Amino acid sequence: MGLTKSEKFTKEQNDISTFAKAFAHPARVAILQHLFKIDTCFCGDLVNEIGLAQPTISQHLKELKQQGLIQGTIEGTSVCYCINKENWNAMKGTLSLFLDQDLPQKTNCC
Amino acid sequence: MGLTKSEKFTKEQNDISTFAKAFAHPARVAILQHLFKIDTCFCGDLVNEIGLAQPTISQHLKELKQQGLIQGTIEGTSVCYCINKENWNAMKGTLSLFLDQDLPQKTNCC
DNA sequence: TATATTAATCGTAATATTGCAATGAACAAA
DNA sequence: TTTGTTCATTGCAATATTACGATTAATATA
Repeated sequence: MGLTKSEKFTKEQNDISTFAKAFAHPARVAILQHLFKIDTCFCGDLVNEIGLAQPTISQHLKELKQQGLIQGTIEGTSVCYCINKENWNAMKGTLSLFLDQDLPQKTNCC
Repeated sequence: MGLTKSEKFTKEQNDISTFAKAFAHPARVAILQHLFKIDTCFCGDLVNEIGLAQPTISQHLKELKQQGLIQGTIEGTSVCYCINKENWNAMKGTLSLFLDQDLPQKTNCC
C-alpha cells in the first residue's frame, strides 16, 4: 500500500521517524553538513557542491525547510539558507533520548 | 527516477543516511524501543504490541537485521530477537558526530 | 526596456517503500 | 502421522521518494 499507518504509533515514535527521514538521504546529509561548515550564510552553490540538478537540490531544501531544520531568506536574486539552530537542537534532544537508551543489564541471550 | 545517486556522496554521508533510514519508520522505532524495554529476550508478540500484520512486522525485522541493529536466534518454533549492542553503539557514534556538529560562532544571518 | 541570474514549481518517469493475503517451512505436540 | 504454532517468503497493489527537463517568478543589471 505504501501508506504508513501513523495512527498506530505514539507521537514520540512518529517524531523520531520523521526526524530520521529528514536526513535519510545522503543529499540532505550533505546539504546540512555544508551549512554547518560554511561560516557565512550559504545560498545556492549547493548545486555545484553536490552534483545533482538544481530542481533536485531545491526539492531537498524544501523538505528540510518543512521540517524546520533550515531556514532561508531572500537576498536579491538568491536565497540565503542556514541551519535553524533551535529546531536542530530540539531534534538532537529527541533523537539522543532514543539513541542513548540502555539495555537492561543482562547477558545477551541471542 | 526514484534512484538515489549514492556515488555522488562520501561514505560517511551514505552511512549516516542509511542508519537514519533504519528508524525512519515508526514501526521500526517501536520495535527497537520494545526490544530495549523488554528485559528478557524478545520473540514474536511484536505483532500484538504493534498493530500491524505479521508479514509487515517480519519485513521490518528483516530490514533491521540487515542493518545489523538487531539479531535473532531460533528457539523452537519462535525466534528470539534482541538489540545488537555493538552495532547499535557504532550507529550511535556515527550519528552523534553528525548531530553534535557546532555552528561557527556568528550571528545568524537568516 | 531587454537580458541575465537565481531559485521555485510543474510535470513526468522510474524506483523504493509500505502493507497484507496467501503460502510455505520448521518444529512441537497430540 | 496429523495438527497447530510461529515466523519467513512470495506476490501484488497502492503510495512515496528521487531525479530532472522545462517553465515560471523575481530581481538585478546593462
